[in-house]
Amino acid sequence: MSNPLSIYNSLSRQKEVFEPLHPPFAGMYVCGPTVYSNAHLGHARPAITFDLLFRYLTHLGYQVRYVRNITDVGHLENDADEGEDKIVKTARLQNLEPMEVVQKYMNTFHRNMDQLNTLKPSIEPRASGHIIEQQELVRQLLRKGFAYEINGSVYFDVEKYNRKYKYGKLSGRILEDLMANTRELEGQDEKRNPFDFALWKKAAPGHLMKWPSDWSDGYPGWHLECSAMSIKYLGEVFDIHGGGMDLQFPHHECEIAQSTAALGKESVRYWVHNNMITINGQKMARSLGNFITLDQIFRGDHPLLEQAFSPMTVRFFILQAHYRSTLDFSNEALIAAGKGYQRLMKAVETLGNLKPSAASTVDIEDLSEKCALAMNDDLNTPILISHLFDGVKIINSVNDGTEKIDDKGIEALRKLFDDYVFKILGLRDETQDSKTDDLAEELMKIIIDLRGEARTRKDFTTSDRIRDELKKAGVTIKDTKDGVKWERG
RNA sequence: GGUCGGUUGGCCGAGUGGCUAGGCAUCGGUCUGCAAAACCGGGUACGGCGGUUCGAAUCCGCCACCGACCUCCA
Repeated sequence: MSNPLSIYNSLSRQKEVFEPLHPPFAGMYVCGPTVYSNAHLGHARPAITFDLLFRYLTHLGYQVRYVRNITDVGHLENDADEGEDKIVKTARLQNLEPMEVVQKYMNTFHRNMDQLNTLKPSIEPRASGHIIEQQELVRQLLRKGFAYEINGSVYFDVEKYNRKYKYGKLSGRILEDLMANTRELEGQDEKRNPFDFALWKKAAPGHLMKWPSDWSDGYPGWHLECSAMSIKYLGEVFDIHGGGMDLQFPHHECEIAQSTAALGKESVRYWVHNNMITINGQKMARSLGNFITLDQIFRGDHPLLEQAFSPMTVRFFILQAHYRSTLDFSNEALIAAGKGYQRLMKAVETLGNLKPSAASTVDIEDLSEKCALAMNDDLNTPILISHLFDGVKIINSVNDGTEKIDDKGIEALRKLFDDYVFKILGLRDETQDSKTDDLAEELMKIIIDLRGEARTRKDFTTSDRIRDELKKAGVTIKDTKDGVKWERG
């Protein structure tokens, strides 16, 4: 690794060289979804961003343990006692068991993630399966005096924590400012301070998801599962914690407070946050109601969609922006991404058939170095992709005969594309999916032969009619110097 | 109101002091019976106003606009 990977650490607000605690191992924890409704485009961003990081760390030779949780306990609807657990709420609305809701949307999430070609995490722990660990963490915090129990609920004492450690370091918040700005909530007198947060909540009568504990029949607080499960599977101190920028405060800030208070030390070494996908300049979120689910995108089944977009188009679209920038959704942008992706895939196909020359006029080694530099610079995939398109130009030029490449060059170029396009960017050639149809192949051969005969007769009326009709049916004919080719679309 | 980030060509989106980002769209050319694809070439840009500098999209200041977080959120 001549030039090391640098990654932006939200904690220090700068790029830092990535050096894992225990090389060659690297640990990464990423906040997964709360499964109470269908995954939308916004969920694709962290999934793909951290899939990219997972893939790249693996490519660099690290043995990565990638933990991504499933939140299946639900959070309160709002910061009031009468707030309702979102999973419970959905369960009641759909007349389902809470765990039925969880299962249903978890299944959809997994299917969508497979469609987007994200690798499965090494461990995918569920909050409901780690109630004991969470309770143990609560006890630890009580023992150390950073938590207090009242009416069967346990809260984290932020003010006390702030006196010993500094609360707000990740999000740049200052406790005094928070105190000044937090509005008073009626009937919220359980907490000593409004910014204290629940570690354990006593369940209201009739509440469906609850577990026995030292304090009450209840359920764990909003931020506890990530602390408990990351410590369990990655250790008290681990390398990377990822998630969406919107989780920075309060979720990750509270995680830091809990873990630090319980362990007496910082747990996370690199905090990595992806930015949001916006729509008309505004964050796409379930709570804002401006979201498009992944299934809707794949099917083209949403009023804002002019057409369907394939999973790889979505993946490419996301990778064409840097993960820390906002990315604005529009049909135009998706269409452009889809075409760019197609062009990349066609070049990969061409690369497979390239003929070597004795000498080479192109420099693959230089290209390869540029690609590595781009990735090492905080996973700069837009730059990487721009270099890959330089590769596309090389491939097509060699194919056209305007450039030449030798055996070694072809081998290097194939390795480069295999590594970066497929292994690291995690793209899949879905243009091949439709070409495995034997019957279509046979039929097309017959049609192309007939059209060829017409062309030999110079009967262009007939040959053009065949081409036009096929175009209408979604098949494009191309008369190349290597013979007639066809493709869908 | 507080904290943080952004404003780049027709669209998306990189870049951080001088050196073509890239994709899509568009225009011209080559190739082709014509297309398509590919290749070659062209045009269009850095929110506004000042300042620093030999030189700024890039640094500094002010202003305008947009957004994120401050309540669950990827």
